[in-house]
Amino acid sequence: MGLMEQKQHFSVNLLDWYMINRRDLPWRRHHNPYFTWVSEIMLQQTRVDTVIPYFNRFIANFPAVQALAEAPEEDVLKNWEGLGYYSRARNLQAAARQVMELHGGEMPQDKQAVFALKGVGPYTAGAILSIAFNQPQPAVDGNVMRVLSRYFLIDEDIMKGSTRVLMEELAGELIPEGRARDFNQALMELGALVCTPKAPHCLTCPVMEQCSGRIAGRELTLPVKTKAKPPRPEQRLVALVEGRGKHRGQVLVRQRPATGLLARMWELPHVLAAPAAAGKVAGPLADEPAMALLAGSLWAEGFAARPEGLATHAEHVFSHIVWNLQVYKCTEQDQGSDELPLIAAEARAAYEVQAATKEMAASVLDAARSASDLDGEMLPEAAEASINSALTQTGKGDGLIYRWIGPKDMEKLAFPNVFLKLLSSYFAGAYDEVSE
DNA sequence: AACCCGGGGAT
DNA sequence: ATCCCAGGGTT
Repeated sequence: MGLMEQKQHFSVNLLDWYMINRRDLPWRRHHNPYFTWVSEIMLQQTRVDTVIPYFNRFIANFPAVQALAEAPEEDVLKNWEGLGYYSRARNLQAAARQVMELHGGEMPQDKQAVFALKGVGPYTAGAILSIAFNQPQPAVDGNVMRVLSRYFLIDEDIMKGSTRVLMEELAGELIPEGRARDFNQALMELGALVCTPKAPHCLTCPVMEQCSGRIAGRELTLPVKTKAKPPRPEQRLVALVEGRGKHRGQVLVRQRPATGLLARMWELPHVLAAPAAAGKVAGPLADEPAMALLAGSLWAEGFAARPEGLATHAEHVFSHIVWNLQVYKCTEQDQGSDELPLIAAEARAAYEVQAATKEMAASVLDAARSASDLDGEMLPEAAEASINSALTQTGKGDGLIYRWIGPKDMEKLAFPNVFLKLLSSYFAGAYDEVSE
């Protein structure tokens, strides 16, 4: 059996299988390029079952390109809340504005024009052109690479750019005349339902007879993929500041900067506890120095708050960082009162007198040495530099926007999931009692 | 080419 | 716990 026959067997049988087994998905009910586009962006790094409710709500709120282009960015982010990779949402809206200005509100059918849209790369461009317009363009993602690497027994590392190019050439050759729309979706459908990463269902696969990977017993060792680096851990101290006086019933939140991690998302104020020393993992910080550091950083941002005690722990996992969060319940203090607690006074001094920062660093370092796995071999200068960077990292000149919010305000502001859960728990009455 | 960017479901 | 996912942007 030659390669030509193997390719034909693949295309014919896969397409036949798809026409019987295709799932009924919301974005497959119409040939609407906007629906295809939105769904493909949402489906980047996110599973179908997760996307469906988000897609339906998004289309209900932004039914066409123009509605998306004209919406406040805040509303778009709120509709994306919980999906992750929030730059996808910002890029999608920026691209909607491109489509309005450059193409009169209609998705272009030219490959270069589609590729030029923000957030649209090689995969998404191919997906839009093939699914929306039935153009014979390959749409190669990790799923397609898994299927092709197994069926054709391709040992190339799929993390390499050159492999994606090779796969695109191959995928393009496999598209049956006039059937790009169904065939590309069939390829992805097979990867999602049959040719799965861990336990492929080879016995029910429509192309198993000529699958070189299965015949060679390699289905579990393909595709070849270099392992990603493990995420670096970060210990962070979070302030859950309970308002008093005119802020009674409210909590202090802030908006992140316009660029970088979680851009423009809202969050509870937090600060890096201590960067890990070289080759070390930053462990939890003892409560006393943690609360001093937190009070100090809040003071630097213009807020007088007294930490009351540890409320809870939380974890937030990114692809490259793990946030280990120590959440402290704090109480807003009246700035005019003589009853500013000692800890806030110390924090004030620390930030008004630069030299006092060293005391903070020393106390944090002492606590870290005794409470964690720091072994004392760390150079004092290096430790001090680390602590200083932690102290100056938050805010200070960044012009972060702070707000006091109640439960109703949660409806408008977009939070990463970890803060969404913490705030929901708080407003539901959790953390009413904390350890002093 | 290497790194940056979330979150959840499956195993 | 570990792995994976219907990737794209930036440097």
